[in-house]
Amino acid sequence: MQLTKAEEQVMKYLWNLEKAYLKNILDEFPEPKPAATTIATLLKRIIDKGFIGYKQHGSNREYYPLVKKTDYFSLQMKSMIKDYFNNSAAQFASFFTTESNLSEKDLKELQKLIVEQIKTKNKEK
Amino acid sequence: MQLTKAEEQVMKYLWNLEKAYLKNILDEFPEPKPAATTIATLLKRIIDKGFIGYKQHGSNREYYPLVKKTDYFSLQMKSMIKDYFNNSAAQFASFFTTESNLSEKDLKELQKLIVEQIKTKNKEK
DNA sequence: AAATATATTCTATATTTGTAGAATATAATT
DNA sequence: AATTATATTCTACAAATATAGAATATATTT
Repeated sequence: MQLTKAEEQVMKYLWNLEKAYLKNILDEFPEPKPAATTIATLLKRIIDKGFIGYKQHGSNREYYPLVKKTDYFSLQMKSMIKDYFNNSAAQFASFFTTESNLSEKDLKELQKLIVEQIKTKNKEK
Repeated sequence: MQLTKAEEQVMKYLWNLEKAYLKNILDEFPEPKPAATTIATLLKRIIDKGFIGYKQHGSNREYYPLVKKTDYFSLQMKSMIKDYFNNSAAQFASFFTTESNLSEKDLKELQKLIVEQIKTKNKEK
């Protein structure tokens, strides 16, 4: 199941904090902060969706992500690549390199990474 | 302004069709198809948001996208890169190459594109 | 001309999402 | 022990979104 925008925002703060009590998450919000009960509601909904777990400490809970940020992001990417590039990662990559306005430095960095990736792939054989 | 999920689906069909009457879009939907009035409502909303234009033909309209698919996609990407990679396209690129499970063929293709991109950048100087 | 297919607008309802008050409970502080 | 800070759940409502019926209109086919 998908997270809504408001839920996603809470998730983002939690990913940064790694673990947090309600208060810690509330503190992350800029002014005007939402009501604490709003965050509580969102946390409950996210837990129901299986994205967050917690450890009970007295009456409070210490929340932590059950889904890694990169995994969540990866899913979103896959869904976008499916929708816009007909499931072809290569087609997406082409778009990305030509349209993303990466600097020459970025491009060279990326190139290096790719060379390493290819090497790794070859070792696997 | 952003499109909602339902609006986005209509947009996707229209991007594929390039231009279409309401009927053509309705035909794209798998069973069980939504009511024609549902599509009509969505089209009207998308027009209000400025993503679709049309040519009047008698009482009907021939719709066409005002925003290119790649432009829309590009915006979404930028927003995701901002959210998940702190606005660093390079950081994203790194993630992409290591986590996206591109095949060796894809990687080599991508590498070629990058080399060309770097060449282009150098010519600009 | 009547019937049919297509489309549009207006209006309306159900569902989902965003938000938070009230009531309640526990832990920490004074 | 009383107060305060923190948290949780239940409940509720407003806004946004998804969906489509009714009324209406035009174009096409019979």
